[in-house]
Amino acid sequence: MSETAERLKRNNIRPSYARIRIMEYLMEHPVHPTVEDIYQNLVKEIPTLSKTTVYNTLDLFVRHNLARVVTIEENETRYDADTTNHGHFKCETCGSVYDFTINDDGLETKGIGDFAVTEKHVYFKGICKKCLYSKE
Amino acid sequence: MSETAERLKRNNIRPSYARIRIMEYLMEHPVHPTVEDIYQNLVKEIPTLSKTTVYNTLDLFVRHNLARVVTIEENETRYDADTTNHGHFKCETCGSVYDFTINDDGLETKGIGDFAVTEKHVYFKGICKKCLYSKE
DNA sequence: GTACACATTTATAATAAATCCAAGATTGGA
DNA sequence: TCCAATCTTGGATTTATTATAAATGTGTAC
Ligand SMILES: [Mn+2]
Ligand SMILES: [Mn+2]
Ligand SMILES: [Zn+2]
Ligand SMILES: [Zn+2]
Repeated sequence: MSETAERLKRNNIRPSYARIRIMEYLMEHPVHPTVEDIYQNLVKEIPTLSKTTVYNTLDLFVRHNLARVVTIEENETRYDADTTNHGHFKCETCGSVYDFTINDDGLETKGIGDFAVTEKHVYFKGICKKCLYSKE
Repeated sequence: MSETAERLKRNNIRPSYARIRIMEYLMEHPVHPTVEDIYQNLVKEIPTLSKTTVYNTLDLFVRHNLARVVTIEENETRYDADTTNHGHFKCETCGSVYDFTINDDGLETKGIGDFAVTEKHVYFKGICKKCLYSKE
């Protein structure tokens, strides 16, 4: 049984072929793909795959903390197999989404003192190095 | 001429009635409303209002920096007349979106050293004070 | 005040993403 | 092997957003 299958099992997820391949795709393509990306690429090798399965499976992973939803642009839900705390940078020129490490120890937050925080999301927008240098 | 009309003018936006009322709605309801919220409430007093106008007007405001898009949940684009740098907290129990002040001086970011950052977004999720206390 | 060019708003249709659903296929355990 | 539970599928549906073109409103020159 594959590494990925084992991991799914350990997380109480029945390791069906679709689930294994979707998880592998997520891990092998850490570019924060959309449902559409994942579907279009996997349907080549799994012709019977349906988009609903991709939605359901990603949902399942998120509920089991094996993946995260990355919401940056409206109407562009992306997924990330890296569930550790990190930030995202979206280049408005080339559209790439980069990861960056954050240390929020120094982040002061006034106004939500007694709130229970379960998720922290940080994303920046701008122009990436590559696009900056290739300009004019 | 109203305060709001003046402000729109100063920003090179012709102060039509729809635009004035949409801006006023945004400022009087700092709860990060959606297009739907705004439309449903304003159509009561402006029966001819169309949703397209709400979309277009908000877009215009964002382009002129009089409003911001707040993207937290997928498929739930919210708008904010407060364009200063601040964070958002969404309560997963009651759905409210709170503001909080952030001081990101202390936020270390490794990995995007040479990138040009134009926008910074921070949002947390969890359970708000009110919901925490009213529980069981 | 009228005419006209231009800006704004509207109704409607087109797209596209996400969700729902019911039926069929697959699975693990008795 | 058989069955009940779980998964997957295709298609229909819903919902959000954008596009288009016609209608309406506005400011200004005459
Ligand atoms: Mn990431
Ligand atoms: Mn806000
Ligand atoms: Zn770039
Ligand atoms: Zn709450």
